[in-house]
Amino acid sequence: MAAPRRTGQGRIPPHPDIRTIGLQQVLEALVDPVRRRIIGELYAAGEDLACGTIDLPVSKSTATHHFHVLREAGLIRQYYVGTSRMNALRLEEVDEAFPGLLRALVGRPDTARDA
Amino acid sequence: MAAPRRTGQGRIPPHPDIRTIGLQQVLEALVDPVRRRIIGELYAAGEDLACGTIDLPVSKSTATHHFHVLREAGLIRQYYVGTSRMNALRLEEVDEAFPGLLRALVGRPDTARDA
DNA sequence: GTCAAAGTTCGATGCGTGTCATACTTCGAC
DNA sequence: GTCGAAGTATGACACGCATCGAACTTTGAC
Repeated sequence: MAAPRRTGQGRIPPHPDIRTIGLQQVLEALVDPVRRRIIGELYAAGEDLACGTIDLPVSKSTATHHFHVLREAGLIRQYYVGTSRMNALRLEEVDEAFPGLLRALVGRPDTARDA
Repeated sequence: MAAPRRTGQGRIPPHPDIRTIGLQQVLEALVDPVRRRIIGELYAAGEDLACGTIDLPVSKSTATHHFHVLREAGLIRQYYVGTSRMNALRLEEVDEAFPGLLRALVGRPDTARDA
């Protein structure tokens, strides 16, 4: 049988149930500074952002990789608008599964001395 | 000139000022499950523990490596009692520099479903 | 239709780091 | 003194992962 067409909204990738995600996986996702920057920008923006509107110091293919890791870790939700892939922070869900984690990591100075 | 003797309490390694430690370094220390287990046991025990009293699924030399990483990240303080190296969680200091971080990571089920 | 924009997929590569075994050091007990 | 206990230091190794370029796909604009 032919492979599924995967066109239109069929391109939307699957999203895991956060309750099945382990702390280990979430931490591995958040330890990378590029990915933490993505989460930080989504958190600060307070709205969904297209991949291209978040400027990252890596190539496009690497950026795709990072968004993939964040989605697999249950931290973001992705959907298409035209050719743009939008990213939504799964804030409430993550906060329920791992209370206090995002707040402890996002929107802070890197060191206490920077405060 | 001769190398310093490094005997007695001179064996005590230097400890960094937590205010100079970056979130990146702390996260890299805490992303390893063995190291998170060490922190978790120290947190649960509520008292200083010798390296040997924390049973870890790795060799002694690997354990030494992990304690070293935790110390360099400002998360534990180490001192000698006889031949035993004691480990103290730098709880208040870490909590002041990175509020909520330890509580979000320690003493929790791995997934929300385990709760 | 054509074309460009926005991402994705696929390999390949290089560096980091967690792991171990071995040899060594320091201390306490005897 | 000798011996064992508790860690440390060093060197080697293997695996993972972040990175990139190039080719490809899908969509919207014209």
